[in-house]
Amino acid sequence: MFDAAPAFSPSATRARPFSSVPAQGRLDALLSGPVTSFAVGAEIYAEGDKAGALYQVAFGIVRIYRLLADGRRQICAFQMPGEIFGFESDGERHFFADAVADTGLRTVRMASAADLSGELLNLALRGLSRAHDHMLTLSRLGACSRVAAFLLEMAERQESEESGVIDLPMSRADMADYLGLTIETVSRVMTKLKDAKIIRLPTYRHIDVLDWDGLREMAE
Amino acid sequence: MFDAAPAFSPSATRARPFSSVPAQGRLDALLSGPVTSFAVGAEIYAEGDKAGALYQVAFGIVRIYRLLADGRRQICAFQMPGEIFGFESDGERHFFADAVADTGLRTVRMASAADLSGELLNLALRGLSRAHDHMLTLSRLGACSRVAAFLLEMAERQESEESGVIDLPMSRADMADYLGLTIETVSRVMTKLKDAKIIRLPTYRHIDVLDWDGLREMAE
DNA sequence: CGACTACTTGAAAAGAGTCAATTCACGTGG
DNA sequence: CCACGTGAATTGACTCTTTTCAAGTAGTCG
Repeated sequence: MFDAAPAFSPSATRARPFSSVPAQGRLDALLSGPVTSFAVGAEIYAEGDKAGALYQVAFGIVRIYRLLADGRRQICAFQMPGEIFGFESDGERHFFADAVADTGLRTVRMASAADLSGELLNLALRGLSRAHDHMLTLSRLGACSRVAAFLLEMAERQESEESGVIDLPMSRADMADYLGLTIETVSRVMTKLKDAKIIRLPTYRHIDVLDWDGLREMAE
Repeated sequence: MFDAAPAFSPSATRARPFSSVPAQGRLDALLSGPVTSFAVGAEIYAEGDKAGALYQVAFGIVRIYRLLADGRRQICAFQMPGEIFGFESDGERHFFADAVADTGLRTVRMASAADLSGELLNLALRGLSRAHDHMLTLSRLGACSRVAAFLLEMAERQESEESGVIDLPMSRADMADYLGLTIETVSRVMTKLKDAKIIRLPTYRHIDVLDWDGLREMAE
């Protein structure tokens, strides 16, 4: 039931893959249903909603976030194709979820999930592990490291190492709210990476990585 | 793990597990065994260890943390009496755990936990929820708010509102590593709270709260 | 009492945030 | 096909917070 993960040395801490969720036996069977579409910006659920379902991303990308009273936003996670989200510890949503790009989702009703606690536990523990990684990033890394780590994370999730191209499906504002920075700071770091010849920016949303080692160094 | 910071926790009670079994029912039964003692600073487990057991704090306090290559430390959680910790997604420890004060722990071997995924899922989801709260604190709050929120969290876990006294079982360094600050900054905020007549500091480890509302305001 | 460690305080420096002004990319309509 | 308008991204100047480095003070334990 427990699957293997890469060895966990302190230095490898933030290099951990954000790999898509592995095959989950019975869960997968329940997730083979129809795909519901969401347009850019469409809300999937909101804080306070009754939690009725789990979702698996078929295509597109979803942001999971919370809001502070004054409007500040913390994006807890981006969900990419194959990944499952929507667990709650009680029957209520504690987050907002909406589509960053045009997105398709498969659904499992909670009722069907009653006897899947083994599979769900595994998913929850992985989520916990990621949350802790992200906590480390937010609390202990400078702006450059955060952005570089984010780019590496996206690269890994897209298997970009070969092509050298990273696709950014989200805006600078989304990046900033995920990394706990302002859009200006994110932008400045991007420019800095560009000036250092570590990346090129053919468009705002496409990155050519020229120097992976340089990027990795930056992420410390 | 610990209770969510009040500032970010709209719903106080999160008692609804996916499973129909009352939370921790069978777990409690398994946790009634003998108590193992750990002296101040004693290691409970280390990153890379084989994950063999869950623990429940009988008395004392435990810190769960990770280290970066350069020695920077992030304390993910303080575990207080009654709380259960030690889940891993893959059979290996990804954190360090050691005793902040003299501590007693009860143990459940993983083998006995095989059929407890319902209870464990609930615990894991609570942990996830707290991790997200902490993420928000780390990424979006200033130094004063972080310290104030921490004091309120400790107060809540100790039910200090009546007595007005908060006991800090950990050093400034532990607080700093939990809050993503330096010990100097933590110290300065404590002094500031003292000067603002919000708290008194009879000793380094004991706080008299003079103005709860002031403290709550401080926490943003 | 003395030595050790934890904590506090101060001054200077670094880092990120804020506010404001451009610049850029892209879709719309002429 | 090009001009224009809109929203996103970048850039610049300045401010504010937190860190860093360097003393100094206060509890604690032998």
